[in-house]
Amino acid sequence: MSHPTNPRNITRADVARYAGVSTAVVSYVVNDGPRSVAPDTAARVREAMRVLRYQPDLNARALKKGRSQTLGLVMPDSMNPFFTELSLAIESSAATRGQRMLVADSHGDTDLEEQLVTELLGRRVDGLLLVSSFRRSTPSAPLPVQGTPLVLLDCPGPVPGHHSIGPDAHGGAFAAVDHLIREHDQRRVGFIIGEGFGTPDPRQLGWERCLQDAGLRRGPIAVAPWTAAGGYGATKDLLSRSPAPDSIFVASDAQAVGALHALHEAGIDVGGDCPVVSFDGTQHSSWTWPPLTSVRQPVEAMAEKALDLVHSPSTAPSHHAFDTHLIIRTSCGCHASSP
Amino acid sequence: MSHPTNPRNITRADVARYAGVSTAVVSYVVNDGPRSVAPDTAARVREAMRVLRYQPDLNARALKKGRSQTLGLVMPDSMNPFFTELSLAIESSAATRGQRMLVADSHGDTDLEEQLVTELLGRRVDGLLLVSSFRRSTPSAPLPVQGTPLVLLDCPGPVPGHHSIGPDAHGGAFAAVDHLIREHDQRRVGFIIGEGFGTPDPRQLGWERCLQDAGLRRGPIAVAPWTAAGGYGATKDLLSRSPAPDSIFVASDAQAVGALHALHEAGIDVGGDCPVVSFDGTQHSSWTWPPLTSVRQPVEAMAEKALDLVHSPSTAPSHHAFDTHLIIRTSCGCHASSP
DNA sequence: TTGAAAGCGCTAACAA
DNA sequence: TTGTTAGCGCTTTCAA
Repeated sequence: MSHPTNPRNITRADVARYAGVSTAVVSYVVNDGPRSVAPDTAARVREAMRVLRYQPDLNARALKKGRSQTLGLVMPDSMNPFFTELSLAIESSAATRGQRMLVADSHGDTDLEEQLVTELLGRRVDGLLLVSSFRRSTPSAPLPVQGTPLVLLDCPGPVPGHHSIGPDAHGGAFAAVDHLIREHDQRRVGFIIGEGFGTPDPRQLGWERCLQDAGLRRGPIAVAPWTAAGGYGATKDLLSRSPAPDSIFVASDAQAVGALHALHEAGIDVGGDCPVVSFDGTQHSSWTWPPLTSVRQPVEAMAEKALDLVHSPSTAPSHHAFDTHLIIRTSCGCHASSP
Repeated sequence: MSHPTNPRNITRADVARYAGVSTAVVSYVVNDGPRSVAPDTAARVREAMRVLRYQPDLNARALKKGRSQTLGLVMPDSMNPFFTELSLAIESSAATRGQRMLVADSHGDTDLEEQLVTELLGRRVDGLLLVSSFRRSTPSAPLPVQGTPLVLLDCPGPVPGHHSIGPDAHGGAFAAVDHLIREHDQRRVGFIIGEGFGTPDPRQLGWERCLQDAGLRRGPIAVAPWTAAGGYGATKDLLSRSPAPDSIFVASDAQAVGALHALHEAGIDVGGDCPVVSFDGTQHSSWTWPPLTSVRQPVEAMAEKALDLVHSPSTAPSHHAFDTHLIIRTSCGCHASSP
């Protein structure tokens, strides 16, 4: 009645022996196929598994079948609310398909990113999702992908040779600025942006274009890291220009949080004196004060599409731009209701 | 000069053949041991690896060696800023030790959590880190851990049979409330808390104890989910009591974000009319408006300790309570400087 | 210094 | 319906 308590794991051989069957039969009942098993034999096997606390080794199975039911995800900053949300959406979609996520943060370090990708490939993930710190913009040396599906996330546009996904950043930015101009009569819309999402960033193009279409001059622009601290510094910078902007379009929620901070600190009434609109539309943006009017990226749909691409054998490389949606809250000066 | 372009992966056998050596030698150069290889032989092998773009299969290696260089992490809500931060800290510590993270979100679902743990164990992770939705408080059936090191994270206290880590929540809460009473003369400190971290939650005990020591009556208390929405609702609830609290201690940053929102909406000056102190002290808490005075949990140290425990073979189950640190910002009414 | 070969735990083709 | 067995790609002992 005693069963092994030593460190060695219970294998299907132990179960087979205990149940008095062959290892093949054990496999058949564990996987419910591909051969059928007599009901009472199956019962004996199941009993043996229970008694021995048998836990199939999923890695061994993966080695045999050539699929690991694992996806790799590499991103540059998992603390950025947009990436946090994207990451969760991907994990959920993956779970739906019975896959788990191996995650790694490259901290925006190009070499580390390269290493991480290589390692994950070595771990034989079934697919690799990458928010690259550089490949999104620069068509560079081909990735060392040896038949492992790869999808580039958060891309401004097509990347030769790879599947990619991204928001219609130009359109989203245009809509944001348009709202500021049309609904709130802003004439001097400032812009805060980070680096790495295309050069120039399509959001910058959207902002410029909208201003131009309205016959307005380009407002002041500040470039800073994609963080709250970055947005904070950029806003103080903008505020010190003369003339200062009368409103600000911030290219990410992460930065917008810092922008709001700087504005409050300067005693400026965000909705009234200096309307702000951000880009991303994460959950987060609804809880700032005031709640951010923001251009929402359809995170769930993007995640779903990314996994579809990973699973579709070998369609030709394609880029998928997702429509964004302007969520009106109060930071722009509109009077929305509470959450 | 042409090399296989078919879907099959290049294996060490291909490399061995190409370099005209045995597979053992390939292994020796890949792992730089355990036998030494003649310099020029090694060079030939390396050349072969380069030409064939050889990528060792890390899973096969894991199967053979019995260690996967992978850690599993299961938590109930990866969007909660505290868990996001903890997760990143763990990933960093793991990276330091050459391990990657397999992550999964249980969404606070007990059954799913159980499943996830089992699956990760089946994947033969070298260690499992678990923020349990229930096991933290309830000593329940032993986990199906078959020799895989397990560490319970974010625990209020010892859990029989398991390693665990957590903040000194009682002490932290006491310090927070004490600050409100001593430095800001609050007499009726309200409390917002969630469920699942011990019953009663040590933070509640710390709050009660501090009030009692000061000869004050217990303020109003509201229980809500560990989310911004939860904190928002709880605050509105508290505000509707009569008499309403004159200040609030919120048991998590996540909820505090919502609390601030409700307070602003009600037109209450947070620093002045209704001081607020939160628990967690995430990065996040420094970017709210006003910046939250908060009890910081030493996330990095906790992550480091968790990994130490995973790596120390089989020390007796122990609980590690970490000291917290009250970060004074402005939500309590103090006048701190900018970030 | 190198090679042959056993075996990690599993699946599935093939045989019985 | 069940059993035997050949690998999946790798490491490492043992022998040469």
